[in-house]
Amino acid sequence: MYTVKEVARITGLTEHAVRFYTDKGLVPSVQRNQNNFRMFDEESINWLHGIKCLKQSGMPVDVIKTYIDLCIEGDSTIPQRYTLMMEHKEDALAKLEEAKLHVAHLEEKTALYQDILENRSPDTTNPAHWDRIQHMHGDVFYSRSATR
Amino acid sequence: MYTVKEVARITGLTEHAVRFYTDKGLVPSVQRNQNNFRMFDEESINWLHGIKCLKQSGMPVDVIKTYIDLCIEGDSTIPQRYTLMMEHKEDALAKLEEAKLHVAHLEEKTALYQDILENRSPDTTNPAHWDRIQHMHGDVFYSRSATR
DNA sequence: ATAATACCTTCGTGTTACACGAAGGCAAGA
DNA sequence: TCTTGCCTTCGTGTAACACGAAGGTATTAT
Repeated sequence: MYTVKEVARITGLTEHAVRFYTDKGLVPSVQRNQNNFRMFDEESINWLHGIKCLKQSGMPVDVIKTYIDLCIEGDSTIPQRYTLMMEHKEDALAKLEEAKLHVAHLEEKTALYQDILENRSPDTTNPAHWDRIQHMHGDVFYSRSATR
Repeated sequence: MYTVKEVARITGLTEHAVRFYTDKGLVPSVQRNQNNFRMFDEESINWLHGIKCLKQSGMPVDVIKTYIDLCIEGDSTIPQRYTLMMEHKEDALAKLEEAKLHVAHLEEKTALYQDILENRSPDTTNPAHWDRIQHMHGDVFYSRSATR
């Protein structure tokens, strides 16, 4: 039997997180002793490892809760778990695309700043640069600051 | 001069977001009329477009606030803005890597579920499958549900 | 004149996943 | 006995709004 501090060390979670997951009902096998202390056995630790693993895939806690409840129900829920996991994968892919867009945006912004700093600001009369200029017009923070 | 509703339509932001940004001080040129209504001019709308653009790069609001304050200070702050943008780009790249990891995790999980559903669960005695099995052992939610 | 409408305002709460500190209980060692 | 070290619950703060409540104001219709 382990205390909060011990499972925190074992699982690599913080004590706060361990209490949080416990109170959310994500750790089915956790119990209390006479002093109302949370007591964890090996099974609890397995669950916590699993929770950590799912968190690493970006799954929100309430979905993890749903997933765990399905696990407890038994093998009959495997198709539902698969569906849930596929849906979550779609979410993750959408976020990945978003992150790519963010980086692409920032590549352009930083490139424009480099041009200014090295006195190589793009030639607005040269059509070869128009797509960068289009971007500038959409980006108030570049054109305003550079022209004022 | 535009009302909240109008700029919301023009910028594509929600009315809530417009009020939120205004109250956070992100829109320097916004003013109030006799009825204490927020009144926006073309310049306000430009700022809001710029805010939207920065949001699309995933920049948090307090950083946008810092950035705008630097813009108002003038061209002398261009190097600081560049630094800020570069730091934000590093954040965005870190998040991109994280998103890739999430997707990779989920590719494996969903693949394992497909194996179960099609009665093709990996052969635990074949060393060729050991890296998948290692992953299974790390994933309580797979091994527990599949073995119980 | 009055009532309906269409705006606007400022609260205040809920969301996610904890972090952090406060105030207090319990058991063991110096 | 007092300190140490563990635990408990409770309450606040974070980010970026969403949403609703309660109320003010201006225009329009009857």
